[in-house]
Amino acid sequence: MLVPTSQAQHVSNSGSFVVSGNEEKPGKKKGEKKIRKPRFAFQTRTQVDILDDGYRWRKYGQKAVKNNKFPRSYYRCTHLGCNVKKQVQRQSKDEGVVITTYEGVHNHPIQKPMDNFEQILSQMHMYPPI
DNA sequence: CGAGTTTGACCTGCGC
DNA sequence: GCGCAGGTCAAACTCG
Repeated sequence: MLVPTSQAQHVSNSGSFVVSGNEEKPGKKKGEKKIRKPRFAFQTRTQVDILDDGYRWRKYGQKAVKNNKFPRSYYRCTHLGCNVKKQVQRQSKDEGVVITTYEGVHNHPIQKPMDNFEQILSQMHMYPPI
């Protein structure tokens, strides 16, 4: 999906998207002067956890999390040079609610025409505490 | 044939 | 110093 700048704010029930500073890999070099990776999460109401937002994702891991019965899936953008990461976690309380956390920004256009993407975008709203 | 998914093992950081 | 937890990688397999 695109950067939640214009479109995300267009959502009516959207709260305020949170951009948390995120360091690179721990153990790597010290924090450089570069801008930290923007990290934002939003909650989506869907039955399927596979939210195709237009980008191509490659799953690279799956780990169980505490506080949640369901495992969390780790995805990564397959585009060359695009190091965007994404995590999908399901709510243990509500199976129909999934929390998707994006990390980084895409530097390439969407490879897929927005079918019902707007529909999904309308349903998604930012998730402050993360 | 290629891309993507799967699962287990491995690595690092942190707490005690 | 050791153990635990979270996160990531990599080989093999499956599907289109």
